[in-house]
Amino acid sequence: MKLDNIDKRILRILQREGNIQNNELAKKVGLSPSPCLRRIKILEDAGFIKQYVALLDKKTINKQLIVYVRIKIDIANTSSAAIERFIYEVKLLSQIQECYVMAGENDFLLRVLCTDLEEYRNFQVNTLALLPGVCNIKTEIPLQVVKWTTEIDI
Amino acid sequence: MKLDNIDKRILRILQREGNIQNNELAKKVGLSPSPCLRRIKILEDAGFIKQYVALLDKKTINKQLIVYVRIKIDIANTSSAAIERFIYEVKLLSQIQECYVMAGENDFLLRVLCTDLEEYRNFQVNTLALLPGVCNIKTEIPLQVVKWTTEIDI
DNA sequence: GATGAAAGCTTGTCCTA
DNA sequence: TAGGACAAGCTTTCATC
Repeated sequence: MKLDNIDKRILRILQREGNIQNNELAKKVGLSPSPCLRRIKILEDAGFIKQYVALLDKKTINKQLIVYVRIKIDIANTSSAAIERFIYEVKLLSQIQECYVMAGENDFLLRVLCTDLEEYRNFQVNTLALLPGVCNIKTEIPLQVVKWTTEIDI
Repeated sequence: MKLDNIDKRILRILQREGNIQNNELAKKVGLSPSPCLRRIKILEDAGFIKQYVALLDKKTINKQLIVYVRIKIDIANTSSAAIERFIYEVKLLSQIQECYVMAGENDFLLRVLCTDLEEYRNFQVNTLALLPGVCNIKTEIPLQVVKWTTEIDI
């Protein structure tokens, strides 16, 4: 499916203002409400728009600490079932926002959100370290968030 | 400000369904529409809710390649003005979704989104490498996204 | 926190280019 | 094939209890 310029403008606006009213969006892209809504539905059905979410403020919620965690798996001694279980657990843990299988090495990269270092330390010792197959954990901590956006350039 | 259980349920739902109707949300948390809407406004005004966004599908948009880029800055030969300019440019570049100042080393961590490796290669050579102060670029590429969410545990 | 009413939005149908 | 007009049915939203 090919996106025309109006579709692209709709997607750009919705990426910034997911709760904009159809009325107002229509005005912004120069359509009347009906065809605008029709386009939105098509974009949703075609899978371009995956989800609408509210983004919360980490500071206000008091989950300020981002930790990037690199977990090495002991491949030699870990069954694929254990890795499946690792993945299953990761998906359940609410502190873990992101998890990637990295190229090149036998490891996972996690983005973890915590209140403070003490909370993270507990999480690492009592939870992460106990996941199946884990043989090494390295952490990296951002001091400052220069940029953060969910927007994708269309 | 202290959140009660209803506030927390509202925030949890909005993090998954940012476009839910107030009517329906009110039903889910066991309130009538007016006090529910009042709470949402309070949560927005108090800064708990930062933004509503539509999340697009990377694959459908054809920006499938995530690259984590570690950029080392030549601190000895880079003025603070140059670093300011680096940060300014990073904010403008739409391929860069995230940028952090990392603890411990003189470097930045970037999350970059591209169509494919060729596009990334061009971006690195023609854009990233030319930013002020850059003296070293290392890339890491996720093979698989195991988990990705914007949700914060409340 | 609930109710009820006014204003405004959404959304479907049908018509036009 | 795509946009516009219109109208019915909802939602939102606010004052009042």
